[in-house]
Amino acid sequence: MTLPDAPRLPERVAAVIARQIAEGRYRPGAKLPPESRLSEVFGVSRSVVREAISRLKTEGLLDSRQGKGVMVLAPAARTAFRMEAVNRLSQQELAQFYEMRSVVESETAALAARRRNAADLKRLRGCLARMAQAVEEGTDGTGPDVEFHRNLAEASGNRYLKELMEFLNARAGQVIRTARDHSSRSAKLPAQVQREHEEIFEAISAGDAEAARRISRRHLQNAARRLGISTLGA
Amino acid sequence: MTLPDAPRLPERVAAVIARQIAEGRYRPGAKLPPESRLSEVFGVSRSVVREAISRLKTEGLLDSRQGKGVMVLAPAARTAFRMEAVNRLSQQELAQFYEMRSVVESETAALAARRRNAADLKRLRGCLARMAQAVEEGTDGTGPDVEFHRNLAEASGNRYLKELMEFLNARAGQVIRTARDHSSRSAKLPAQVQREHEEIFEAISAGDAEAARRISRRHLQNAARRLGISTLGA
DNA sequence: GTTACCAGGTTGTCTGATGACTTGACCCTG
DNA sequence: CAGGGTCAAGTCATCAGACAACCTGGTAAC
Repeated sequence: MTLPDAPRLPERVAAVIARQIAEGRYRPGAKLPPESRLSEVFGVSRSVVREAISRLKTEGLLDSRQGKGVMVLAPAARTAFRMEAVNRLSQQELAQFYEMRSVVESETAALAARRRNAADLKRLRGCLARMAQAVEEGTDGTGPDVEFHRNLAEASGNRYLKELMEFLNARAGQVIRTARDHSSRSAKLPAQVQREHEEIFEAISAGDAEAARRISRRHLQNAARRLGISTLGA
Repeated sequence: MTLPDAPRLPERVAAVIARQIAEGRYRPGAKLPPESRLSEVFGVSRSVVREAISRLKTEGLLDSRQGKGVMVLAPAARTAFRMEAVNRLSQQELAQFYEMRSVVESETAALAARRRNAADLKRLRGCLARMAQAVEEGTDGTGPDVEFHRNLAEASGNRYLKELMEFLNARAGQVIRTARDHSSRSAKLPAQVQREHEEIFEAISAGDAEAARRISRRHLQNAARRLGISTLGA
């Protein structure tokens, strides 16, 4: 993967408008200047302005009506919780990210312990077996690891927690890959990680929500430590 | 606010492409057909195709390079956790949403109890005073209520939890407003809600993370019940 | 085998046009 | 006077065409 190139005009114009909204220059309910005017102001073609506005419509920041204009929407219309690319995060931000991930995952694990059924357990066991094999063979255990966490979230019976967890874990995957690229570390699954997975599974299998929560949280804290991310105080 | 009009072409084309990606028709790393081809396939102008692609670039689903083409990105590049408009959620989905909100907010409250400083407490006290006034006068307490939760999240010292909580609370605000529009309920702040806010504040002020977590969770469960949303089993 | 050049293809941006929609002003009728 | 209809101006939505900038693969020359 090469270095990312500079943002193109629509992305840049969108960023400026978004900043102006955040700064209060355009308040919710306010109308943006017409596209033709913005085209003059930014010194770009109307197509670029339209693409920028289209981007911000995706975000839920703007809405437009033919013949009427482009309106700034209330914050409640924001359609997404966003995170910037993790390779730009400071150590402090990474620690906060891991803390959030730990919160979400451990509570999801607690719910999984309460709601798991036989099929859930079977799936989780299958992931454990594949991870155990990866440990033994010293091969890449990333696939079954991701699968384990996905099935755990599935067992929580809460679709939103599942989706949030998948989003956060995909972010974490980036952190891990970046860390690997900067060291000689391989994708090999450490035996210690596998042991932690097994403990989480035992707690879930036993229907012990409190243990699942505690062990899951420790697992995430250990994961952060393994990446050289210190935990937050108090 | 009138009924939302039908999605325009760029939004519709973007949705089709996103679905095709989700279905595996275009896998991560794969190249989409050229814009000119997509223009033919969808029977729309190239501008519409470009706007659709621009939308999906905002999502982190696609990336494009001049002269090279449009690539599908790996799920890890997704930049957002999204939720559809809450007024379209079933009762089951609302219950799951409130459960997620409860998880996030109660853990944030626990962290706030551990990390709050004098300035945090002062701000929270100010919100309580304004809410108490609203209760006494029977006026709209929504503003200070939202402000209370924002300051609580700020006290957690975790920027991501704060942002996630604000996103979820803005969603919840929609649920509440929708419920009000369908009943004769006013924006008046019930005394019971205020009491719960006060209890949360006491726990945070005392630095009692466990109490803050427990009371916060109960507060959110009560909030759901007040909206007629039943809690999830086990 | 390596390097340079070129043609073809693709995205990025611009320009101009037309259609669909909104709003406000003005006029007419009851 | 109030209400309804019409029209012009303004605005977004979409289309079409053109050119610039970039990428890739093939070929020719050394």
